[in-house]
Amino acid sequence: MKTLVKLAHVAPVAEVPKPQGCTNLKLRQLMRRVAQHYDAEVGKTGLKGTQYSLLSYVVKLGPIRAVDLAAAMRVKTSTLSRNLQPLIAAGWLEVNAGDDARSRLISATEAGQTKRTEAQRKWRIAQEGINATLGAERVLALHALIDKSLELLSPLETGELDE
Amino acid sequence: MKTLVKLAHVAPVAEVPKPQGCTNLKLRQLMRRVAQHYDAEVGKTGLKGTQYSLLSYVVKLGPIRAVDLAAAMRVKTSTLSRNLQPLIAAGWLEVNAGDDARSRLISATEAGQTKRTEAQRKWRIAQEGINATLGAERVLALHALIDKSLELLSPLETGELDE
DNA sequence: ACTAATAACTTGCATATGCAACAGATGTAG
DNA sequence: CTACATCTGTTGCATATGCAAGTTATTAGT
Repeated sequence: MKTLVKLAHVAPVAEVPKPQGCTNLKLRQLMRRVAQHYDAEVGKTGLKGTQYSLLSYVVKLGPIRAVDLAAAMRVKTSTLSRNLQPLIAAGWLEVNAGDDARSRLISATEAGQTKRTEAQRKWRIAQEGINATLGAERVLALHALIDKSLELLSPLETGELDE
Repeated sequence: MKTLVKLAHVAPVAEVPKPQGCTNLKLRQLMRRVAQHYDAEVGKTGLKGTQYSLLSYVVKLGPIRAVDLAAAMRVKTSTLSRNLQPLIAAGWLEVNAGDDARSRLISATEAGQTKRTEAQRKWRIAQEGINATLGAERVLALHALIDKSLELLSPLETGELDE
């Protein structure tokens, strides 16, 4: 326990120093480094880390429309549209007609589910490597901060329509 | 305050639950969302958030070799090589001969420094938006976690660059 | 029914990113 | 001095990502 008493009678309000540095830059740097770490393991199965995530989402969310999958993954549909291609070409994902003639349902093939299980083992190794290097507590704190930040940022930007 | 007493006499060692979810995925999701936020502001100046970071690094680190710049920014030289092109084409950066005939020195032009100052104002607006939305304390905690994680994942002694 | 607005994708364009391979310059062992 | 290793940077290939515009299908409005 540290004494965090800050002369309350002088400065009654907790003064939080302004954050230094660029959140965008820091996030990108860590993301790149972490992505490399995961790719080193998951890549052994022929999947990039991002492809593993996509495959996992499809396996879990079953036959799902692109719009809904994109929303769940927090990517634009244009991005998803293209990211699906390599996995479809590899025979891990397939797209079938849905109720609506304009939408299609994305699902994992038999081979896709097998591949996902295989890649998941590598993913776990990578994740445990992160846990070990950073420490489980730190990883937990990071996850919590990220989740909370995503939650707070989601509705953002819905105010300014145009100028 | 919540009571976190965990029957110390029964479990003397603090048991940290294993992190759930994929750190890689979470980081990418937040990074994308945050990047959009910054791009919305910084983009008004004709610079992408990533380009603003690159321009800032060059302005601060003065004439610098690609290898050293890439190390400072934590990107591969192949990535840097290409990311420089748009900024050079725009006349914001320039590359001159260095001592060694195989390496060149990257520096910001007059226009580049002006543009950087202009973009910095937009950057600040974006950063303050993040601080306001997430809360300064949360941003500070996030920055600290990211910095520590980067340090643990890849020790780098090269000078840090804030802003 | 006909037209306008929506919804669900896809595509063109541009940037970001990394791995491998390659090219040119320097350094080093013999 | 020559052959090989090393350093510095670029290029080919592939994926990731978003915005804006385009396409086709469905729904709402009159």
